[in-house]
Amino acid sequence: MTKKTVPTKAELNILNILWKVQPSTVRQVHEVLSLTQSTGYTTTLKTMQVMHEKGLVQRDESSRAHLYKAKESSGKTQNSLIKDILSKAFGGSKYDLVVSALGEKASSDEINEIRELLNTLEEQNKK
Amino acid sequence: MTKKTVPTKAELNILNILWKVQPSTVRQVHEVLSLTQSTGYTTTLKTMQVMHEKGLVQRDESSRAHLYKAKESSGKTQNSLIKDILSKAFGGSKYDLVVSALGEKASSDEINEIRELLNTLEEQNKK
DNA sequence: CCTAATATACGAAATCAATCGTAAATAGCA
DNA sequence: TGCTATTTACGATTGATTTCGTATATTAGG
Repeated sequence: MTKKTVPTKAELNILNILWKVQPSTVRQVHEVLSLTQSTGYTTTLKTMQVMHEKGLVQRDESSRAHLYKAKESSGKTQNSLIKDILSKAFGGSKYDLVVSALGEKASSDEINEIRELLNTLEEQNKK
Repeated sequence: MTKKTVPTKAELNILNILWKVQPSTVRQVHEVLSLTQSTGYTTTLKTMQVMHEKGLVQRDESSRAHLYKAKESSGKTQNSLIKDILSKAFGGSKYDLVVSALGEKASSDEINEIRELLNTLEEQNKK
């Protein structure tokens, strides 16, 4: 039974970068982070080391600059986060959550995409 | 410009109770909390005091036992939380978020509810 | 081979979240 | 009035998160 480690805020920022370009060195990740943050290099390094200890990322230490990859896919992590927020803030109601997500500002395109999603889900239910 | 204070886990637990019965005393909140937690009374008190400092709740101090009310509605808080997670974990894609929320485990009832929601949203778009 | 640049490692400080203990105030009641 | 129960206030502690400084190692270039 693997312990579900929900990534923290800082960790999620790094994961978002890794999910786009993997594997990456600390330097590469830090470059991207620097675009929106002003934290130092060693901060990024330390955070990624902690993530490694927690098992959120895996790393290849064969080169001097270690190469990092996210352990879980973006999708799986998203599922954990949604599950967490669903129970803690929406009383488990997926409907309420979707209302909140779409409420008022969903475009027609988004609405149609989700209609198709519902059709697909329904098909799966039948099987 | 009000600073958006995202409630912490413990704070969210208390808000969930307040949203059901408002206003409430610390004692009342603690009673409910005790059903699922084993934390002490002063812990609940302290948390609610902090929430007051943060502006998450307002309180009426006219009686000895202060009366607390949530400052924001459940819906508004949910919106904040979703907005937060949407940008930080889903790259802003509402579709991805809904996929994650419904993925695989949505019942037919839930699916139909959301179909109606989509219809309603589309109607609103037309106006 | 030496130096400068760049990497990781280590640990400490600062902040935040959650918990609780104790003190002080207050209200109800014998 | 005075005791007891209940309440708020205050501050300390613990643990996790975030940040950074310094030390040490390694690689590339002259």
